[in-house]
Amino acid sequence: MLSQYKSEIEQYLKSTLGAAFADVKEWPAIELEVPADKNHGHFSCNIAMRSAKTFRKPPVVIAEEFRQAITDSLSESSLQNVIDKVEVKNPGFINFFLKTGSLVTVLEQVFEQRDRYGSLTDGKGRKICIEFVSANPTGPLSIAHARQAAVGDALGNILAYIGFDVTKEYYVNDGGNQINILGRSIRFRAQEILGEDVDFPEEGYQGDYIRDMARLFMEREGVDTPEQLHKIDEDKFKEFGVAFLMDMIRQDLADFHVAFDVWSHESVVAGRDKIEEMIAYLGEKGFLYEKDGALWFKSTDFDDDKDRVLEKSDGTYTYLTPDIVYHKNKFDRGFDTVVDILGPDHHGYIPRLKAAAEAMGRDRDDLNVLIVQLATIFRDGQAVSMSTRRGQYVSLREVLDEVGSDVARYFFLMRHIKAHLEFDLELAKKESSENPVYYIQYAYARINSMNAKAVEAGITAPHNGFDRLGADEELELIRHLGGFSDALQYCHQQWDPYPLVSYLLELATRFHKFYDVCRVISDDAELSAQRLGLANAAGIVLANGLVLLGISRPKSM
RNA sequence: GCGCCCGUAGAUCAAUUGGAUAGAUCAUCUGUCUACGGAACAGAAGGUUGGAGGUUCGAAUCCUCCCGGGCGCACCA
Repeated sequence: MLSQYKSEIEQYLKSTLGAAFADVKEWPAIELEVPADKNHGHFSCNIAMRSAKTFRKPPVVIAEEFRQAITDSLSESSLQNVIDKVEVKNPGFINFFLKTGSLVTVLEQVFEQRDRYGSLTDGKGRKICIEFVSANPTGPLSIAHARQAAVGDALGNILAYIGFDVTKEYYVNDGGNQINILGRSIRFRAQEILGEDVDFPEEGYQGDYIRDMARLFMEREGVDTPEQLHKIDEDKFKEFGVAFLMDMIRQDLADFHVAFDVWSHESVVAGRDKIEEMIAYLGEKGFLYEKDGALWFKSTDFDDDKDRVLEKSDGTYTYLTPDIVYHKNKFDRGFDTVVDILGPDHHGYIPRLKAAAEAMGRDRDDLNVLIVQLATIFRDGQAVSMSTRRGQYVSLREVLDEVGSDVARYFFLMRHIKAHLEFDLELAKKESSENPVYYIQYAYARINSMNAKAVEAGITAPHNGFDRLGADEELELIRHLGGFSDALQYCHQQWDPYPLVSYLLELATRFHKFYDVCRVISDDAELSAQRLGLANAAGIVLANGLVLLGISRPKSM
């Protein structure tokens, strides 16, 4: 990892500049950044610009003085074998160039660590619960869920890779009013099928799947007449509906390669007894009061806009109530951080959840709610509007059937989670050959076929001593390989898997450029072997990244 | 009305969180294979970063005010 050199140089700068300019009492943060442009070196420092005020001189002049001090004492430092040169560029950047010999140690690390290359211990084993999808079992998963699924799964993988103890969790909302409506919807459709004249309820779920479910339900229950149907208990419809739809959801997620560690059910973790327990607890703490026959939570004590009703005047609970219990359940299970991934229509919900977290004695940052913006599906150039109630939407299943899991996952991850996503189904299908996911996978497949060729030619890639590499395309590729864990750290910092997607696309680009310019298998046996080694290192990093994103690694395409 | 998110090339999006000449892809135009996989590579063209002020060595990024879009503001879930 190049970040190793980065911190070494930062340390060196602090001590060297501190000694050379001893009269300066307070230094701004001395930090290096990785410049985008290779002409600006491997690391860049802006300390001269930030010191302009203290020194009362133009930044370039200061930078030059700093450069002098840095190079003067370099011979006494172990870094003299690492740093090739130090340059000053307008408006006052100090740029560091590494020796090629130091740069290629990245490749040695890749071969040492293999499928753990890039992994970190930053997380220190802290426990994170990341809850996502958690769609109500009232219909098939939509593409909004699909995007949340791709994000949650990939982010969970990344966090685990950098040292967190991650639990991926799905919360099954198998209680509440929407389940009553589901049961009623099935019953009404069954009545219709049996020829009864009924008015399908306005709030009922109108998707065609309800009709199919009604048919299946009657088949299983042996119902042929309206009389038989009327004898069936209301709860039977609900139980059947939830079980059927949860099976469907599990299957869709499995086919999307999204795996959950824990499935929590509202009926289990937030039953009446647990709710009463929680209400008693909040009551003792003085966070509750009664008004207009309802029981209120003083969420305004914790930064919410208004207080929230927990128990309605009719004695039933609001949606929030079991949710608070569920979050208490998560904290009680020992998670340091609880992450919820929600859609943008729920962002108004965040303050009351945070308030609840604080009320139960946690820090409000222990709960981290990520809002994943919606994806709009375009079909035939037209946006498809979405409404579960009207049964009008594109489902994850349809997308999977049309473009497959790899393309779907990539598309859902190809933007920042806070950016609205346009997903053109026709484009994803029709122009799949120009899809970026193929571009990345193609790089991987190329490396594989190259290895097959190398075996024929009797070339074996070394795992160290890459002294023949030096072309621009080679060095740029190596430099990028050295930044893999930086991309992962950035994902954590942003709570978004997107930076990894971006990293992999860039990696594929650099590999293709390298491949185009540097012929790997040639008459020069030594150079061939070393270039093959570089290609293999790129292959390992590509594979590591693709695994984290849940995208397959085809050996041929 | 209040709150959150967004506004960047013709289109879809980047920009290492305040850095160097604002970059990719698609579409348009032009090149590169007796070749390890052409699903590739190189190049041209395309911009007042919605607008106006401000902060500083330096702003697409931060602050204020406008303009335009999305979402949310229940004893619904």
